[in-house]
Amino acid sequence: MTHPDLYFISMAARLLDLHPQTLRKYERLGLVRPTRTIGSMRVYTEDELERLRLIKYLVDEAGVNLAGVQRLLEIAEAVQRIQPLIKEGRPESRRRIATEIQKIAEMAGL
Amino acid sequence: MTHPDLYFISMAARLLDLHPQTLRKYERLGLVRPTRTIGSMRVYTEDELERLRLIKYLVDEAGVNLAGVQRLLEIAEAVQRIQPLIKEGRPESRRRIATEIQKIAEMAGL
DNA sequence: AGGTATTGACACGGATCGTGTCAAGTTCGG
DNA sequence: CCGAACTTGACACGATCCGTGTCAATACCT
Repeated sequence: MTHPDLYFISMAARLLDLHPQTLRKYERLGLVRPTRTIGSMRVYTEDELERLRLIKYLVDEAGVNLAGVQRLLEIAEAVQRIQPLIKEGRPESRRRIATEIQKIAEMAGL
Repeated sequence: MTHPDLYFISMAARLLDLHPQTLRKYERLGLVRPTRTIGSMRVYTEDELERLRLIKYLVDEAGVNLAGVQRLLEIAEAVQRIQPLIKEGRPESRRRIATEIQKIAEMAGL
């Protein structure tokens, strides 16, 4: 009841300090997939905002272009899926794997 | 005795179909680290050429800029270090980890 | 119905990157 | 030791990418 966690494009843009046109371009390139209202207005969830914050970091701070962001985002997702799986295996190799994954995570902006 | 596997910049550039200035810029950005002769001439090994082929793919085919290439290269190295370590753990989770790593490898251009 | 916000399309500047050019230094055979 | 061929680093010129701004048309809400 407090927070709907759903924002239209102007509110999302204000929260992220991004231009609405930038958000539209990111969607057109497949970087984010906001849902739509019946009248085809974009609706951003909190998860989308988090994804956009990562994109903003990679673009503004790291200087990566959108083609690179696309790949790094997919890598970031894979890392998130892997991390809970590294609970097995012999402790030594498990640790080394976790270390390398951590390195990948950092490069992907996580 | 057959192949020295060592090339000066013009030969490396010809083999890769890249401009010598491009190779110099890549080194200045830390993407490759050719060794030097006593007279400070760049010497490229076969490994460097392979690395440069990956860079060329990411830039020309994938459209990633150099900031992105830098990160993807580091990720690619981490993937190479991880892959031999996934021989342990329960088969099921091992397989899922291998699948995700494979996905990351593809995004990194491997 | 009217005023505000969103939609998509287009165009304008700044930054990035490959390429070309240049003078100065290095290499190596004669 | 001379000189031709190559490499060195620095600079500049286009092409492309990307954020931003503008526009008319549509959607939303009171």
